[in-house]
Amino acid sequence: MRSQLSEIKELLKAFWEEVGKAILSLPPGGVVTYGDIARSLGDVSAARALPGVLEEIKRFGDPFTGKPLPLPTHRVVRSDGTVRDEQIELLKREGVEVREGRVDLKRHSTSIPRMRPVLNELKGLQRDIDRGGEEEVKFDSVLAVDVAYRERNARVCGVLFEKGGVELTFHHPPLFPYIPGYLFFREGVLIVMALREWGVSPSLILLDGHGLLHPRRAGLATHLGYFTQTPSIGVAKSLLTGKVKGVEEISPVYLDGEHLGWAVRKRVVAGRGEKHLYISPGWGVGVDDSLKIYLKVAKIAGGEPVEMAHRCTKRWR
DNA sequence: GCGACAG
DNA sequence: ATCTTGTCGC
Repeated sequence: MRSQLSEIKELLKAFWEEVGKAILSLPPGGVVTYGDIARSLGDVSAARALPGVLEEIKRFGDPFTGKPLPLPTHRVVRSDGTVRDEQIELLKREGVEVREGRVDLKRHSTSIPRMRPVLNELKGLQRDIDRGGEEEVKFDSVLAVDVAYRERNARVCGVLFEKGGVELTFHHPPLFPYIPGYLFFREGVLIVMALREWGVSPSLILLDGHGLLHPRRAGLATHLGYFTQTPSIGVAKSLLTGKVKGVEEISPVYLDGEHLGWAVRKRVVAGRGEKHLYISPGWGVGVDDSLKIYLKVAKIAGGEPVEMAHRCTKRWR
C-alpha cells in the first residue's frame, strides 16, 4: 500500500479540526486534561504539544484555515489539576472551584468527546511504510537538508553537493506541531514540498533526524526517502530511543535487541556541544551501509553535510 | 521533586 | 526547533 503526501496532509488537517471540535464541545463547569485529549487522539505523548496547539488555533487559526477560533481553553488543565493564573477567574465564573491554583479533578472532570484517533492513524502509516531495498547509492548529487522555525513560519535549506555546494531555500508554515516520534509530519512534509519546488532529484539525502532508529522503525529520514523514492540517511544530534552499546569511536545503537544504527563520536568542541552523531538508515539503505555511506559523504563534502545545511537555515533574515 | 522523547 | 517558559510521568 502506497500512501501519498495528499493523504498525509488530509490527516494533518483532521488533527487540527479534531482538537478544535473537542475543545469547543467542553461544557461550562467541566474540565479535561491535556493527557485526556492526547489519549483520545491516540497517543498520550502529544500532551506536551497541546498547550501550544490550543493557543495557535485560538489566536491565529490552524495552518489550514488561518482563521482564529475562540476556544474555551481554560477548561483544559494539567494532569495534577493545576491551572495557569489566567484560567482561575474564568473557571470560577463557571462554578469550578480552584483552590491554591488547583482544580479537584474528581469533582469537575467531564468526559472527552469521541475523537478521530489521528495519531493512531499516523502511527499506522509509519508501521506500514516501505523502507526500500538496498539500492546502489551514487554520490554524484548528495543533498543535505535542515529546517529552522520562526514564529509560525519555517525555512527549509538544502545544500546540494554536485560541484561545490549549491544552496536552495524554501519557506512555508509548518502544518503540524512537534511531537516526539512524529517529526516527519512537521518537518518532513515541508522538505518534500521544498524538493518538489526546487525540482531536484538528488542521488542521496541526508537529514537532521533519525531513520530506522525510531519506535516504529520509521523516522523522518525513512519517510523522506520513501516520498521522494531516494536513498536517505538519518543524522541526528541526540537519541530518540535505543541504547548505545560500547564506548568506541563508532558504536552500534540497539533497540529491543535489534541493531538499528550507529553512534559516531564527534570531535570535542571546547567543553561544549553534543558528544555524538547518530546515524541510521532512512530509505533504500541498510544499517551497515548507512554508516559507510555517511562517512564517505562527510569525507567528500569536507565537513558534516547536515551542519552545512543547518548553517544555511541560520542565515534567515 | 526531577528528568525527559529526533527537531 | 525556539524561547528563555512550561508540561507530563516516574
